[in-house]
Amino acid sequence: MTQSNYITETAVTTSDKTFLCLRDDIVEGRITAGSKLSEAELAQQYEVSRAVIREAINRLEACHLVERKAHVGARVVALTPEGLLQLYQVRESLEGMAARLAAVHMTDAEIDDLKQLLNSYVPTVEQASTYYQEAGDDDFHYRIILGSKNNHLIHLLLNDIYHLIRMYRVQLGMAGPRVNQALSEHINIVQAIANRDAELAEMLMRRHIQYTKNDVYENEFKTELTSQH
Amino acid sequence: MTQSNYITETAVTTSDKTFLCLRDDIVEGRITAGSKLSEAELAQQYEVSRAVIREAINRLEACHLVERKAHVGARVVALTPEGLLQLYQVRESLEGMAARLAAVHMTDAEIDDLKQLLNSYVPTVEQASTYYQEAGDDDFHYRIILGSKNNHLIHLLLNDIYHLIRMYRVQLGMAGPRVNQALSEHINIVQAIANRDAELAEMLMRRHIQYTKNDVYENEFKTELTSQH
DNA sequence: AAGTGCTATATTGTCGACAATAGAAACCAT
DNA sequence: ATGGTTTCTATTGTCGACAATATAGCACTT
Repeated sequence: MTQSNYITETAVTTSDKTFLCLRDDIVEGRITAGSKLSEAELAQQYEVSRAVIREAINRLEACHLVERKAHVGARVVALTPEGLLQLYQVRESLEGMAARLAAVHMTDAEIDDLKQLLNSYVPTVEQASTYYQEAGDDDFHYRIILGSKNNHLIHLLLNDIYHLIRMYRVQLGMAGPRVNQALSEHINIVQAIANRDAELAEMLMRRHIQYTKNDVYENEFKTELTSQH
Repeated sequence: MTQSNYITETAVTTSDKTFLCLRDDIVEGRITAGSKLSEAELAQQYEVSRAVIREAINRLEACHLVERKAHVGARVVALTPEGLLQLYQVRESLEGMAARLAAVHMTDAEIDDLKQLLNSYVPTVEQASTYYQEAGDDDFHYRIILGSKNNHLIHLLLNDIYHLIRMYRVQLGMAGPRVNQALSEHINIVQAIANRDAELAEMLMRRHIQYTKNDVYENEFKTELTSQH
């Protein structure tokens, strides 16, 4: 249950496929974070021409997964505590706005659907906590984002930022113990949206993401951070 | 006094130059909004190979100025009231966060600099209203954005979103009569940052952008909007 | 005349070769 | 030995040609 359920990433050209392939390899860590991407090497590895690889790398750069320097080459971005913090700040800002707009623009049917989805998790959240942590959480956030009906917002979050977040999550193996908490926060957000309370929906979403961020940091970066500052 | 003062867009390769050229031509309207971009045509027009044009178009797509469809081609984005509204929503969200972070991360020296800059406009704002409307306003927002010290935020705003906003501004000739008002709002925002009041800084910035949006709409889209809704 | 299938063409996608550049290695001078 | 300079090499940037595809126009059928 990934993004492709919502954003139909139909790969028609070989550049498309190569891009998706490379992106997954980077996000999943099969290509090490911070490592250099050699065009020639990748070309024979993926069995395509260099032009295809270049096009794919360009798109990877557009979604902030690699960085290029002229005449030098492309490197996979490095994962740093600072970068993750900044990413969550952007996410808090954008998803907060998404929740605000969703409270205005989601249809009653869409809201009911989402309510039903969350309710279906309530009895099973203890057993299926891992599932809710990953797919269920994503599902919830996707629906809010799409519910904003704001194309710029949707594009920024689902294309430019989402995969970076996923990369952090996969490679740092972040799976916090706040599944129950998260679910109840989700329920409260949806309730605010159902009440058409845009202000509250934004506030709750921002807090929800702040909690997630804090949780991530306590689990993963406590030592690094305290030693740094 | 454009972006290039802050983000050093040093064009080393011909792709870079072509990209910057094309971008300006689109933003300034020399290439009509919504029109198709023929690779062959542009290639001989800019006197470069098609590969260079393709690379440039890819980058234009990354900053949301053109849209591509496989085997069909690229079109310059269309300017719509809805699109502008959505753009301002994203901007409000991100620049609000930028102001919040700037209140935490800007140095005292940077804040003093900014204060001084604004003060220098106070006596001349009536005569030089046009200047403040364009360059001065940009200058202010740039400094806040950079003051956030959040690379993701900076990149999103200054690379992905800014040029689209500029395109709307240039082609719709938006120049509201709220120069005095804007300047005093700017001063208040900087004061909140100087007081290290992140909460207030964000709130004031968001309101400031909301006012600007409303102003734009009253001046440009009043008839279109009222007829639509 | 309207709709359908086919063909032609123009456009984009892909490829391999060549040019230009940055970084490494070797060389020289002090 | 060290600093600077030069050469060399590996990598990226650019190019023109070819392949694949979508669209428009034509022919054909009903």
